[in-house]
Amino acid sequence: MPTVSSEELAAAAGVNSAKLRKDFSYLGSYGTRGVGYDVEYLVYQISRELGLTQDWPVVIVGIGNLGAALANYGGFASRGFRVAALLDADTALAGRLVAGLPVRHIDELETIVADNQVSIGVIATPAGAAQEVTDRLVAAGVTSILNFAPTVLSVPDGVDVRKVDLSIELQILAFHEQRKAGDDRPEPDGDVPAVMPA
Amino acid sequence: MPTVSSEELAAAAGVNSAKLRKDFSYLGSYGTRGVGYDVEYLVYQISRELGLTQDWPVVIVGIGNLGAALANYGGFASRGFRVAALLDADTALAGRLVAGLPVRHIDELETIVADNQVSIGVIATPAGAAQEVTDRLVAAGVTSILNFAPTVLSVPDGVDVRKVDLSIELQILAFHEQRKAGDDRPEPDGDVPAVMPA
DNA sequence: CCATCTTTGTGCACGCGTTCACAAAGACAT
DNA sequence: ATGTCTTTGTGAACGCGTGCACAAAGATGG
Repeated sequence: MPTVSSEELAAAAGVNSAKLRKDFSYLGSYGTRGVGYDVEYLVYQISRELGLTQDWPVVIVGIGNLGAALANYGGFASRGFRVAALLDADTALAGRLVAGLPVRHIDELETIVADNQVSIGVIATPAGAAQEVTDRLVAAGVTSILNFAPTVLSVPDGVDVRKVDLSIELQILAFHEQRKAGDDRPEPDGDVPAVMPA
Repeated sequence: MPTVSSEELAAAAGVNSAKLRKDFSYLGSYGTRGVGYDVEYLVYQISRELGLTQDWPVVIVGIGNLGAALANYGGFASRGFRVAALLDADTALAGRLVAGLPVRHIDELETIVADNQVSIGVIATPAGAAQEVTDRLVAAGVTSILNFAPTVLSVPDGVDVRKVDLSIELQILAFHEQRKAGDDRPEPDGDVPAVMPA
């Protein structure tokens, strides 16, 4: 039975082993004293806790470059996500295959969400269309939305929205880059604050 | 002179006004007691501190769907990022226009990085090509890398890497979704831990 | 010029999460 | 069995960030 100790895992992850053990303890007592954690069992328990063992049907709305990239993204299937449908307002796209799936018209949204019990929607439309799509998704029964469009969406209580801004990470890199350069020459007028993104 | 108080800003951002004032104070004393913060001046100071006022030339490597989506992403230009070049290993793509820029061959990487003093590279290649591209970028002088490929990159000290996993946000939504559903029926065997992603 | 009012900037206290440190548990050898 | 050794699980201490509360600063009006 292959096992790992909290010490090994902590070293690999670069965190404190006590914290790791305490975190695991919230999921239950899955370790064996003097031995460590059974790898296979631990993986299963964490997967289950994170919802990776469930099947999550999702719809992707807006099949431009980003939508197509998401549809092709390999990481989805392995984490329990199943693309139930690709939707776009452009009728010219309808029927075209993207990542092996036919693009369907946005008007099929309601039917598809209902038939597949979709609770998660991904928005990869232009900013202008995002709110309308959101409203339709919510009305159709979707309760979680991942928004790639550069707009703040308003949703009723009980609906979760997460906004992904592809440039934020770039901005964090630029911030650090500025710091690297700035270590040589002093700042133009004064203060170098102690704050910084993680 | 249009001004804004820490109280107003805090309410809009949904945070504590004291924390906001303390955060601002790290950048210097830009407020006026009894009045608030001069909006224009505050915006400028924060922009400068974040590096938004600088020009950041970047190269995007791997012009598939994701690379193309990034090249078209509007949020870049407004934050000081300038796409110096689009690179791909596929010679068939060479010369094709994406977001108004011609795709150039990966072998031009070294020249382009040197000529434009590029310090930030974006990797949107398949996982298999990511490490090699990274090595070439680093050798050419790039010191910050934004990695969209599903691989962990190894880089020498002094080089920053940020990895973007497009499915992580989806996973967080699924986690909360699971919780919503789980509030009704009890968990299969026991413990509902108190931990959760933000 | 003084009084009053508003809002900043910050010392201080509180609370929460991280880390330390160790008792308890189990494996394994003798 | 008994002892030794390893590693977990967790109570307690510590440290850091958040929020409170107020003095200082400046605006504004009489």
